Amino acid sequence: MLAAVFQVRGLDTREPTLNVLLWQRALDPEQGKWSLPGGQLEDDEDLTSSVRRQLADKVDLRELAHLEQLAVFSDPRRVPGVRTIASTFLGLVPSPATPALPPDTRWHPVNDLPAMAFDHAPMVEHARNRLVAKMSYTNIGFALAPKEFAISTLRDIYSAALGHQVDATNLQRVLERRKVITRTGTTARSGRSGGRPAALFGFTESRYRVTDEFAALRPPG
Amino acid sequence: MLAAVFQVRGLDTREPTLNVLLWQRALDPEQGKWSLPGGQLEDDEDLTSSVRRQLADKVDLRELAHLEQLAVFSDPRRVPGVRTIASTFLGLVPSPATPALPPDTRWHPVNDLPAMAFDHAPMVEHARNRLVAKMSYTNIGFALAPKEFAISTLRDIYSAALGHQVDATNLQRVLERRKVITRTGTTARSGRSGGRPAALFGFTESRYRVTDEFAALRPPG
DNA sequence: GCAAAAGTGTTGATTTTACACCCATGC
DNA sequence: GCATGGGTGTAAAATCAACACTTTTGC
Repeated sequence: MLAAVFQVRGLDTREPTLNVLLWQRALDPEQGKWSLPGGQLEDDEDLTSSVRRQLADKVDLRELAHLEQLAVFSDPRRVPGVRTIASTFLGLVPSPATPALPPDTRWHPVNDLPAMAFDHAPMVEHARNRLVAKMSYTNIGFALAPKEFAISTLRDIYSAALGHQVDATNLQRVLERRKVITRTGTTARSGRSGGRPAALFGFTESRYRVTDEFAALRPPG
Repeated sequence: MLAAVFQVRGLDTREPTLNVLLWQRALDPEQGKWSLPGGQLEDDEDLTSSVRRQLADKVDLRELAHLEQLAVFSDPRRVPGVRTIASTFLGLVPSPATPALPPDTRWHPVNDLPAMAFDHAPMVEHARNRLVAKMSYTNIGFALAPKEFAISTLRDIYSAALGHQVDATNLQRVLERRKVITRTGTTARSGRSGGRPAALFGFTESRYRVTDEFAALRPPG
């Protein structure tokens, strides 16, 4: 089991970026290269519990707001030595959280990955593609965003996750029409350089849900 | 490994139906109940090759036009006895094919399943949901349809797969705009009760492709 | 007042459903 | 001719991107 855990980092900078949690191998094979965190399945747990346990134990990460299965990588020669099958997962950590990490573990921007061990690079790519697709037709963004946020913050999160610019105006309208986000009634204070205070929003639900099921071919009526 | 293999059957009747290929257990546990076909992974094959091999060997099925991974079912108590993990697949067989099947193997309508063994019922459900979702935004229908077909036939296939009525007029327009189907130039003969002969179409590509990537939040430009 | 940031209004394009109407064939 | 099924036209609704304009704040 291996998990690609994503977080949008640098929301307070000019360039918020989608990052993935990686771990540097101390030993051969592939010493020095970067791996996805993971480990072996025990006899008395299912895959999801196992991934949560591994992430808590090995990289001290407990703030996962979303975790889902991706694909199984099963090429007989994907790693040297004994035949190993990897079941991969997508995990998401909300943005304000800054979990403490062990020294060999680090966040890396997904658009600038270091040398990756084995077949872990395509795994990250697969996870990113899944995330991008689901940002469009589900409420999965709840797992990357704070509890309360201004639309401009949400725009930064969506931009980083999707990898392209998103218009704040239209983002707000799309998500409000779909009832994905709700106005909380409170407003943020404006920054030191002025500007109108932003209304704050929250995700309506904090459980994964498909919001826009049919791109076409809807049922009649 | 287990595969939910679907085919639309009964296209020449009033009620074309989506069916799944099941196999009746001869021995305990769960004797007499119906199972998804599958088997064990060998050391020198990956999961996809293994599923194709099992289906060819055990139920003599070679006409799979599409095969993709679904989810891994890993509850430690999902089957009695030694702990077993099931990696599930979605397979699709095009409609005119009528593969010969062993005597303990049969097609069953997905809306009227018999008593299912173990956790195989939710597996079929998961596969069906995946199929329905992908019918909307990909060209996956190619794997259920004949090489050449009239729009009304395609409507029957889509209706059966999706589980609701589909308007032939609009189906044609949506799929033509997306360049999923192409007119072949030939026409069918009209039936014994008359009626205008139908123009025939074929799928433009016979490889899986996403045709409508963004429900919203498209990149700018 | 002025700059900065947030929020609203509006327009046009695209996509999609629903349904009325026309076309080609067998008997 | 007329029933039957195929095909086209069209209008109304929904969705969405783009961008100009207005509002509210700090200094």
